[in-house]
Amino acid sequence: MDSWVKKLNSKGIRCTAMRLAVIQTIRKTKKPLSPIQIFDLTRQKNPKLGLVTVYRTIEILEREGLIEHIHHFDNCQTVLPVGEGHQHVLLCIKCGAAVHFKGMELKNIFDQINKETGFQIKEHWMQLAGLCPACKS
Amino acid sequence: MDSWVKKLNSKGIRCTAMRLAVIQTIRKTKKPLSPIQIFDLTRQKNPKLGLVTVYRTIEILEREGLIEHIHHFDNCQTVLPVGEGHQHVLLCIKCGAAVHFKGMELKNIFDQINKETGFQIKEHWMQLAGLCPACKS
DNA sequence: GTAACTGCAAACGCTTTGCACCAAG
DNA sequence: CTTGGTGCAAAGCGTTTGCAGTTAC
Repeated sequence: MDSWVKKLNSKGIRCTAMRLAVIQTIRKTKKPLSPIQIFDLTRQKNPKLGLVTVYRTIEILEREGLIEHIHHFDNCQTVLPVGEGHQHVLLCIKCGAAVHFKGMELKNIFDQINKETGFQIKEHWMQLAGLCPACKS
Repeated sequence: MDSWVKKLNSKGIRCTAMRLAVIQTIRKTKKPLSPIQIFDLTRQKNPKLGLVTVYRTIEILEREGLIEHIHHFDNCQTVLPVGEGHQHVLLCIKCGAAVHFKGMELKNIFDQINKETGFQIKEHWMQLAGLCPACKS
């Protein structure tokens, strides 16, 4: 939590009680959350929170590279804290849990694609879904 | 084009002039299109087309597996005809062109992830972006 | 002739903006 | 005390729905 506050403060962004509550909801929940989910969860302890503050906090956190949007078929508005370094996201299709895993070696694949299609790959985005260890059994 | 009409007719879905015009726009344009882009492009030749028809046609085509949504950062509403079999999408970050390429062998990677994380991968979704051969030079 | 399709207008839900008040540094 | 943050209400925007008229098969 400290590192987030420090980073935000260094940009002149203040960490108010409401903003901290929103951040805590995002960080402690282990699955991607939509704005309205963050709103409902945070309001359980902070009934005065407004939905607008959630939107504005999401905007700031994403701009500062602390959270990222997760895209899953028709559901593209949920956010998740980013992983350390470049990582890919792994979602459980049963319980919704999300974990990051270290980016595998994809460079060979990109070289192969370059040979086949002539495309020079600049960005890649991979997301996997399946059953987490708990839901598998 | 015939195969699309045949598939739709077999489901009791009619191919009207407006619907065919929308389908043609989607098929002949080589990049992902948003509903409003499809609307504008199709209306150049069919000024009576309504935006609602575009939305309803997109819904049908996606349900029948003929088109798919492309997700690209904040831009998740564009559609593209699907590739043959399981393919991944390659987008040009300069001209917007989209091409499909045959899914590479990812099974080894998934086995490795399973060992590391305990996740059993059921779905994967990968999208790449870069410079197409024309835009590279 | 029946069932599907059409465009229009209205409704809907999510997101953003304007504003007066408040609070962090 | 200055600047950024807050909630509320309203506006904005993309998408969906209701409906009466139309068209494919």
